[in-house]
Amino acid sequence: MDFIIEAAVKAVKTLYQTELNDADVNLQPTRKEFEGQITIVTFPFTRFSRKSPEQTGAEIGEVLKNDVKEIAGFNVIKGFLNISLADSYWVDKFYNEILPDDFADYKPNGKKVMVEYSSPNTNKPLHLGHVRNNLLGYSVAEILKADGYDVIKSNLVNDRGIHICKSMLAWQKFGNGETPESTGEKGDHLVGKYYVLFDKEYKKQIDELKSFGQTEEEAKKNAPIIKEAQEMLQQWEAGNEAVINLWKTMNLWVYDGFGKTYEALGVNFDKFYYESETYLLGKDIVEEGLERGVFFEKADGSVWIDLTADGLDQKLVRRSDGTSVYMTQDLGTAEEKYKNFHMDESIYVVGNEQDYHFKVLFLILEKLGKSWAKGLYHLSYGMVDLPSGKMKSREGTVVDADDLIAEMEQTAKEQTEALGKVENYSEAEKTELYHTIGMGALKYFLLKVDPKKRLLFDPNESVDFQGHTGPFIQYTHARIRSVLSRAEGFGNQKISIELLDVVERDLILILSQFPETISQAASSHSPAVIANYVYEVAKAFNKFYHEKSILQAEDETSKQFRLQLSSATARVIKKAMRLLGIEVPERM
RNA sequence: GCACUUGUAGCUCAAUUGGAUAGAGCAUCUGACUACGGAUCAGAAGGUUAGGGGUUCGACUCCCUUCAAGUGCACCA
Repeated sequence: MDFIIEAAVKAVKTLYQTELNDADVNLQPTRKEFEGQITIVTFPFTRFSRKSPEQTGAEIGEVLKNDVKEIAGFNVIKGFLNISLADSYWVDKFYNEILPDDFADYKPNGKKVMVEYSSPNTNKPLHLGHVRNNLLGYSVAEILKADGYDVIKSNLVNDRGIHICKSMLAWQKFGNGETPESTGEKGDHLVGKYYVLFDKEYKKQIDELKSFGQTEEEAKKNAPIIKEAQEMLQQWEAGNEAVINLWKTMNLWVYDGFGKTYEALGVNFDKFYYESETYLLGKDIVEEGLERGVFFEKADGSVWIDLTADGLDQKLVRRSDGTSVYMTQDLGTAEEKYKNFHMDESIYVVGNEQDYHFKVLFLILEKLGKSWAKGLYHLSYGMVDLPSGKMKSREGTVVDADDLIAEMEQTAKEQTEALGKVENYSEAEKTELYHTIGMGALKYFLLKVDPKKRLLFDPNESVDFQGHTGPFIQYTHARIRSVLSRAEGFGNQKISIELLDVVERDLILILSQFPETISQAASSHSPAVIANYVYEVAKAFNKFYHEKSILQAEDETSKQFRLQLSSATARVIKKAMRLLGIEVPERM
């Protein structure tokens, strides 16, 4: 639409002798109830024209109509200049841009971006909160890729610390040598079971100590089992062979389990970082900060940064005993990542409870003069709530990721069978289809919502398959493919079409917005933009489909054109859904 | 207490980043091809955009304030 902006700038110049920037021209799609496809808001121009918005709009419209051959007409309503582009413009656009295979393919922009997501703890299985994180991270990575970035997906695994020792210790005490092989249990679930067991025992001991007169605080510190866990952590840090071996074994169980969940979710990673390898990083940065005077040392030897001038607090970066804290690690890891990949941007997909942490982290790196600090971005998302309240993995009130996936597949199966659509499917095809539909429903449900908003998930009200849902869009695709497969053969060759029906033009119009939608989703880091867009595409197609016959079109020309239009629509749907990590079936 | 985030139809979400009469889906009610696939389409009803003030041609959007919900304010990660 650049040519309209250009023409508008020119028109204002000739009419009112005022030089505008392209950005001063406010273009927006015309509302459905009015004639036209593109609208210019004329209010900003009235101070140059010194005329009413209506008059200004009419004058500019007149000039545009004469100057730009694609403009077929215009009308002005309350200061909004609605422009109608000629059908020939839309037909050309369709054949020149939308129908070719490379539609919405961005050229590489030469920039590199890292998307870090998932970041699980190795002491328990993944739950619904992780699912949101994984789907978001994967989708944002795909969107950036589509926008022309070179993308590195990374996963920083939290594989060390006291919480890991808890499951290890509980397994040692109560496990009787159980393994995933001996129990048939998924590795991450087995380990998670012992994490819960630890907590149970810990609580028991606390209650016991309290009954002997200790305060809650004392009891929490003095419970034998927590002391043992702390000892185990020290042994781990000292490199005690037995502890390390146990740690390695149990982590392998967990990774095996995670691998299966990741596969079911359809997410993947290019680079794994492990906290056991990065937790000592950042010490150099502390020294560097001290030298540069960015950090300061207190009398007890602890090192801090003072961010009060920026409206934040003082933040500790090294303990008085010389050891690192979480922030130190993250400073070091950020630098390590940059050294590894020299990316222009780095996105952290982490829940919004860490907003403050990342604000501080980025600010410190900026103050340290890291050139790459301005490319850091915290993609913060709201937590997933259950009707009963917050999920607590220690208390077992979680929606487990694997259970959820299985339930979605089951629901997809029931729905599909009830509709009687799979008579001639093989078992393998059925399994695949149910997975595709179930995951489509789940992913769409989670991704259509703006990431920063909290999400309420009611497990009893299973995810819908009708209306604004993944399966609705999948169904639209399958139906198009079905029609196309009945058609005898048609190509991409241009057919001369003079007039478009409204539903056809509306469909072309919305398809044409795909590239800019990708850019918008990329710059706002929001899969929801894509999700809402592809829904509009599906709706526009369904409307077209109901009003116009494709295979029984009035004449051969219309038939060919509609087949091409349907084919282009199917490709946009497929591509857009792919950006959300959702597959679309050929039939369902 | 301080800071950050959120608040839109009964429910779940939109609103082109300051633009027109705030739009969809679910649920409710009414309709629609001899099925190019009805997981569809058309329509009805449903709103003081949490409340109040301000800024301007124009506010769900920006500012102030009150209220509600959530999160964060460790020499934990």
